[in-house]
Amino acid sequence: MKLSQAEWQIMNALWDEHPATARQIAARLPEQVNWAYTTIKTMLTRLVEKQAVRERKQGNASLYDPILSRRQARSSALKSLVNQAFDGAFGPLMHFLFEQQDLTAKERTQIIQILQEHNNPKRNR
Amino acid sequence: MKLSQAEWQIMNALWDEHPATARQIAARLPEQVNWAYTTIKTMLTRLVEKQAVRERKQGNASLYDPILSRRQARSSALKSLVNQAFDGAFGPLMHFLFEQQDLTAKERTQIIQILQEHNNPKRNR
DNA sequence: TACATCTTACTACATTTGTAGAAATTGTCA
DNA sequence: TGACAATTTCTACAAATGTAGTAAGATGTA
Repeated sequence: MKLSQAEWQIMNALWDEHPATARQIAARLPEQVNWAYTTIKTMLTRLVEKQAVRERKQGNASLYDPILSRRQARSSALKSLVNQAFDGAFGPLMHFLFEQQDLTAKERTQIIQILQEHNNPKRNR
Repeated sequence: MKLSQAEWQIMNALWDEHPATARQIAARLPEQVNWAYTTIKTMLTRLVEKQAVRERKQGNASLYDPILSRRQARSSALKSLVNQAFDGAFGPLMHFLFEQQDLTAKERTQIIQILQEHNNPKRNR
């Protein structure tokens, strides 16, 4: 399942807490995203058509739940990036991450830290 | 600079070796990509307009060179993925990479290996 | 009950993307 | 020099995407 940028915004809001009404989703979008309410509804309708989201009527209004999980969406976005831009393998992606000159120090630290977390168990066992 | 999927195909072929003619690029595209020659030309024209590629006439034909570097393109694609899908931080991306259940053993090994490469210098110094 | 609201359902429209054909131009070889 | 072949230029067009307006139905409320 491929989500567009705008769809990611909606899904991110929905994953954070659901079910949610369109109104609630609107409230959770990042500041910069200043969509008309009907824009959000349009996106939701399209997501329902794509079966990324389930809609159920609650009185006159609708409640939405994700069908597509964040994990699934992340996984396919990542795979598609890797295929498109990193020769289809995670290796080149990892290399790239490490060679990145324009990572901030903070990002760098973050990464190293995670690596250690995930690396240490191996050595400690 | 944001490249579309099709544009990545062209750019990948061009980065591999340049300058290149449209014909050469065509020859380097992956098997599955079976575009008409004019499709490739259209993409190239658009990439020139976007200033991702430079075109120079060599007799009747054109030679193309990338202006946008692979590194730059990768960097912005990665950043945009991270923003869109990983809360804007590399940390969550790294975590995700490690928790991924559906990585193949090979991919897993690849990653660990890279990590070690980049981790060891720190300890060995 | 009659209005002010909210929500949905439909429609709209510009831009970007994927894909390519047709026509014009240029180079080439017999 | 004429016929072909290769290349470029233009034009086209459908699908996807971003963004939103309008009409009509449901609801709360004075």
